[in-house]
Amino acid sequence: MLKFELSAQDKNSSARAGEIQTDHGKIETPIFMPVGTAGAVKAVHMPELKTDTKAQIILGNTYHLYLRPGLEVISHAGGLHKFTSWDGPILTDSGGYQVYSLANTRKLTEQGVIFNSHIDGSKHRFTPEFVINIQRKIGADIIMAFDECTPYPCDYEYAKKSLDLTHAWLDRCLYQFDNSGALYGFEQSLFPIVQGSVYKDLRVKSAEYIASKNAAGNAIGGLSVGEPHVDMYEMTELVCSILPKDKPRYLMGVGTPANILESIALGIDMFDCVMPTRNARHGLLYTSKGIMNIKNEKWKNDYSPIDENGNSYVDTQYSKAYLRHLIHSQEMLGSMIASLHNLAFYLWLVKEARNKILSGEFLPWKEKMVKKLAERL
RNA sequence: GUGGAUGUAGCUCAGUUGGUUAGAGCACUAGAUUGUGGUUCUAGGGGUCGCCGGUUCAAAUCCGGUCUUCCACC
Repeated sequence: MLKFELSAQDKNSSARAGEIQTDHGKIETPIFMPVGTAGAVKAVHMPELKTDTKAQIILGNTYHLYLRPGLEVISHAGGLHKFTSWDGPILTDSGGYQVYSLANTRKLTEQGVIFNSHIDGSKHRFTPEFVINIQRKIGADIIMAFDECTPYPCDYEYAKKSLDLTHAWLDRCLYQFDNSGALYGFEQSLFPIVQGSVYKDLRVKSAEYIASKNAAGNAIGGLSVGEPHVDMYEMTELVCSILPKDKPRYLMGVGTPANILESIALGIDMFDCVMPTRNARHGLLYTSKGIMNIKNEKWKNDYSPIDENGNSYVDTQYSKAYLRHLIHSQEMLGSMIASLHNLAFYLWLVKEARNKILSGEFLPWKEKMVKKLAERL
């Protein structure tokens, strides 16, 4: 089981700085985890991830990896770390979200989910037990419980019923986890997931239930699915007040740079989101001065560096006009440069947040930063 | 030279029993995207319908002329 140590607790907010120790290395929190769905952070080489973006942990996805290349390939390779050559910590999402967002036809029962692959339409069944078995074979350091991510909006009755299902599935995940072992000689930790849509009583009930399991870390799911930001923050704050302080808290799928800073202030330690990489591929860059759509015509003849204050080498190596051209031409290099930039920015942002928490200056810095991040360049 | 075809948005093309401010796809200009299907969606700008003339209440559409491009034949 991974170890979490709190290094500092902010006096003016619930923000905290900590360290997670895994068998594949240390993670300094708060942390952003680049998403590498199918065993690759799109458009970014592993060495660049480590040395240039300063990623400390990346995500993989159970649903995608199970469908392709399949468990046989990954287990023969000796697990996802060896298969991908990423030797740092990995977290795998359980596939609960993908079943909700991707699979064409899905049938939810108490037993599990039957769905059709988005790749070839073939029929598959995920149960909590099976999903744990898959994640044992993939071999990530942190694995996630199989949950149902409720959509938004979601009526109270459905959310309540769904929550009961997610809790029942959690118990089965925990049982399977406790009665199976890691396959590749290093430990794995299972994170349960709080659900409950935007209903306070359901979130409280779920957070208390999840807290009682005394897991290595805890996650909050079912947010950032279209609900207003105030709801997202309210639920996050509420759940954080209940989840144990001495365990890392992971807010799944969040978010924009501002979302991340606000959630850090509420007590979140871990984040993942497709925004920095997906939006990079479409030319949306995040910088310390605001958001920049590099495709905009106004950059056509701007030969200044992409981001003169950026901390990635691509920021000064290439000009705005060149990157605009690459993205317009759909050159792969454009995706690569923009992805490196955005990831480096996200990881700089959480690192800076950590530094400010450690030095006791977090809150005023956050307020100033959130304003800047909303600017449009 | 003769015969046939062609010309409508930046590109490829729809659009005739003549009938409001002429359309589509792509491109372009913007916006969206939150546990990634290298995705998808939304909005916008842009055309004296080759040119000149005629018929008509009304012409991208019918008629005459002219030019462009292409094909075939001589």
